[in-house]
Amino acid sequence: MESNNSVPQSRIQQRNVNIILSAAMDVIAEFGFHGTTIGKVAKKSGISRTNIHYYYPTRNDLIMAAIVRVNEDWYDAFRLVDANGDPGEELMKYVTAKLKSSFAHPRFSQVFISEIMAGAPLTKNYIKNTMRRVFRDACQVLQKWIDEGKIIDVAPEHIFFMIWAMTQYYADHETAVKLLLDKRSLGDDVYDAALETISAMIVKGLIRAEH
Amino acid sequence: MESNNSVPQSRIQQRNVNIILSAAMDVIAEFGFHGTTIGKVAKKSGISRTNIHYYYPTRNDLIMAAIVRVNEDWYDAFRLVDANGDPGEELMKYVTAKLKSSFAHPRFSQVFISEIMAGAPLTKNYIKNTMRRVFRDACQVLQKWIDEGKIIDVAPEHIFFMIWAMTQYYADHETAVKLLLDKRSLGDDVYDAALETISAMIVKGLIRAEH
DNA sequence: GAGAAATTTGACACATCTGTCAAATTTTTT
DNA sequence: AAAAAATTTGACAGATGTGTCAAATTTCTC
Repeated sequence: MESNNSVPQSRIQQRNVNIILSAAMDVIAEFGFHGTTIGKVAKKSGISRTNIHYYYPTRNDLIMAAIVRVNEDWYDAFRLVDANGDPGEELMKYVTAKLKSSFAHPRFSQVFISEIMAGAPLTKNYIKNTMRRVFRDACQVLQKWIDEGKIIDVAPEHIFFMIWAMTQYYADHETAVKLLLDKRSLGDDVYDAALETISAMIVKGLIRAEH
Repeated sequence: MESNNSVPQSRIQQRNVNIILSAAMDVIAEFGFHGTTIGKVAKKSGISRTNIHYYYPTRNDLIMAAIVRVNEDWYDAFRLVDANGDPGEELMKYVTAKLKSSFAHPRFSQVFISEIMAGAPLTKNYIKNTMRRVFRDACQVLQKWIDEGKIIDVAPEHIFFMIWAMTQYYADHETAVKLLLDKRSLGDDVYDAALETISAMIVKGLIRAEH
């Protein structure tokens, strides 16, 4: 998946790749997969279009590199769930991390869904293989809790889907949320209300009371 | 918002507008707001590009018309919630309708989110005015239930957000869900598992037990 | 079925985007 | 500071997309 196989990068290369990818994520988040052009990334990053071609020969190379970054982030979040911890606490830890990320870095979620909605043309194989493996491992953890009677017996896959749905909603539907709540930006007050609603659904909805 | 002010349409006009808008929704759902071109709609609908211009002078006019259709559908769903009914039943009725729509007509949800993610360039005013008013009325219904102690006391706005998040997830993230579950299409089995998970969260998470 | 109105088409001008290339410039190495 | 390597630029060809227009065709009206 990664194109540069641990080739040591020069100072300039490192700096420019960072600038370019950050700009690319902004553009993808704003204009979507198909609306992203090298010209827009050039303008946003301050690096000339032809120079971007120097680092990323084709448009797809550029978009792919940006998406890889997002996927790595998504992937890392799974490590947060500890099978031996308390289900309620562990799930809330995970939900909180996801929700925080949605409010602080909505771009990540937006880039991810842009590619998914386009049919995952670039990362289909990565999702089918790498991601699915990690996903199944995480589902095993939930299944263990179900077997132990600690959480209710519903398909673990869908528990994750719903957690992602609820937490990523505020990033992906940022515009609609702002317009409906009549807010210029999504601040702490919105975050708090969101977390309260989600935690009620997760904790009261999924966790079995001890007895 | 609507461009044709109740002008009676000819037989051909009616037929072609339907064909064009249906194709446009397919294309927007697949390629997103910025990836939609009149050429693609022409190919999909079998109506020549220039002829589409005859019905919709500009690209924006066409996209706008498609989005208006989706918004009307979204708008209509609110009528399902009856303030005098039982909260658990009413919410499940609404959730079930939304989820069914997500599985049967994912395009609607996909077109909607495409425009939202692009920053709602075409429907910002419609959302700010018409939609917001309807949204607030619906929130009033939830607030009444909260005041009556029938559902838990969290911000009604976010309850709706979470319902939309959970039900629309299966349409908007269709590709990811399919890949992670290793399924060719989302059939009744997936629908059933999704509904079970969502209803657990809604009913057990939000509804107060009677006593 | 003739004339009027509505619909459909093909050719065109203009704009934007991609990717290539050789030349110019800057940075690093010796 | 000279030579080598890395980086940056501008000019270009080819592809795709938008919207306009007049002319051709089809459908409707009487």
